[in-house]
Amino acid sequence: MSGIRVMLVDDQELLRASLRTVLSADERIEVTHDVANGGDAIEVVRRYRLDVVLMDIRMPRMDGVAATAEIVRIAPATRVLMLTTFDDDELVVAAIRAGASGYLTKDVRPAALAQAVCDVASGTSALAPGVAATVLDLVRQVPMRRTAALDGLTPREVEIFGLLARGRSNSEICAELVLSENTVKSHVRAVLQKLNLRDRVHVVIHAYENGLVGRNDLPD
Amino acid sequence: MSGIRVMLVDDQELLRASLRTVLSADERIEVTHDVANGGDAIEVVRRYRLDVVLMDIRMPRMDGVAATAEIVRIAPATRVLMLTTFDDDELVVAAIRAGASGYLTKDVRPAALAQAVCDVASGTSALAPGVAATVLDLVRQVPMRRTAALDGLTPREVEIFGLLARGRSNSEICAELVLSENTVKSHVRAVLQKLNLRDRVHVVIHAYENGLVGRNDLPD
DNA sequence: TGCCGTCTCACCCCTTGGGGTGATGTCGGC
DNA sequence: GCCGACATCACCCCAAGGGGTGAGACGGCA
Repeated sequence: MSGIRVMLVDDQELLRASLRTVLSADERIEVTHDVANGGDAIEVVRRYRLDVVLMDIRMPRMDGVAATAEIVRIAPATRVLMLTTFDDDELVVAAIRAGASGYLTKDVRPAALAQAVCDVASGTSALAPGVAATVLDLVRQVPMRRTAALDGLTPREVEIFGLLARGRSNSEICAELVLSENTVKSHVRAVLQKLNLRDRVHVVIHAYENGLVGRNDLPD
Repeated sequence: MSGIRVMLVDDQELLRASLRTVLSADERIEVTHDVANGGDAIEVVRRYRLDVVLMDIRMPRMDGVAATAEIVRIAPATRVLMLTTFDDDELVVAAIRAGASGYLTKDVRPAALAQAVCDVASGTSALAPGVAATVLDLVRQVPMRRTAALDGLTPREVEIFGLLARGRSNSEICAELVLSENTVKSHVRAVLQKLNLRDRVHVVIHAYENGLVGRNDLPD
């Protein structure tokens, strides 16, 4: 059989299991992998050809947006479809800017989910009700729309933001990302300026208040 | 048939659908209702006899803890089993104090979930791995244990903690509390030591992770 | 009475962090 | 080809923060 090859990425095993059931009921779809975090997802993408990655945004280890950016970089033919609890504007924009082909919320009907997987596999887009497909290109093309929470940050800065939000010090960041401390400080300064935050303490507050990190995104 | 009558309460339709599938596979269980929020759940409990309510904690309209309290009040025979993404201490305690008979996280295995439903229906308890059933009574009986997150702090230090969690600098704190900067630094140091936190950034993280401040406890 | 905990404050240290400026190299678009 | 965005790094400055020590005032309690 040559169905659409799909990988599930979600930290909830129960949800992965049920998604597998739901999607496997559609004979066009073949769920070939499921993993619990972004890091594992990237490993799979490196090794296997996939058509669609169904990805949660909120995950431990590596969040969905960063994972999406990495996946579209190393496997441009693979479509990433976000599936998440939140329809938060900033996350939608962040995910789409990272290269996601669609964005569904978890209250989607099972049948609609399967259809959406087929849609993105065929190169079209899938968005939760109300949002038009044209929005995708618009968001990608418009050079600078201020959508507040993370918008305006470069991918690297988003990465830095994530580490700041988890309480990392500059030296820890420069170790984790293999950068010089001066570089880290440059990025941190850019993040503070662009988000109009006073210091890294307020970065953490901003992150939690906007749901950009959640419980269980524990520092270690 | 006279299976265990179960209602599902979760705002994610997809999860409800899959839970229904998973649970219906067990012939001891009969899923008789599913609703999207606590308010609707209470309406159902008023009208029908139920054995087990499988309840998410995070929901719009009426949260799971409040709904649980109301359900055990109006239908003491009905067992409430929390099913949630978080295994956060405060939420566990809150749910159990509200009268929940069990607390599972969503990474539970499908088979274990079905078994847990049967367990609570028969009057026993179900807790996520590692937590003993005896904890339930203990938690309910102990009058008021400061849930460790702020344990050991003096009143003044708790006050300082609150300001730290909202992103205040030392100078702002000394202005707000009319103290010398040296005093503020002493208190801050005490807070960091007692909670075993590295710096004020981690104080903010600690506060959010333990639900000591929430959304909308905005800095200003 | 003396002891202890708490709150207050002072002085010292030095690392960390925020802010400014500027210089590379690379990449993609016009 | 040029230009802008991005990422990288280097220097500078200095305020803010974390850490140690010690000490005076006040209250409760044995």
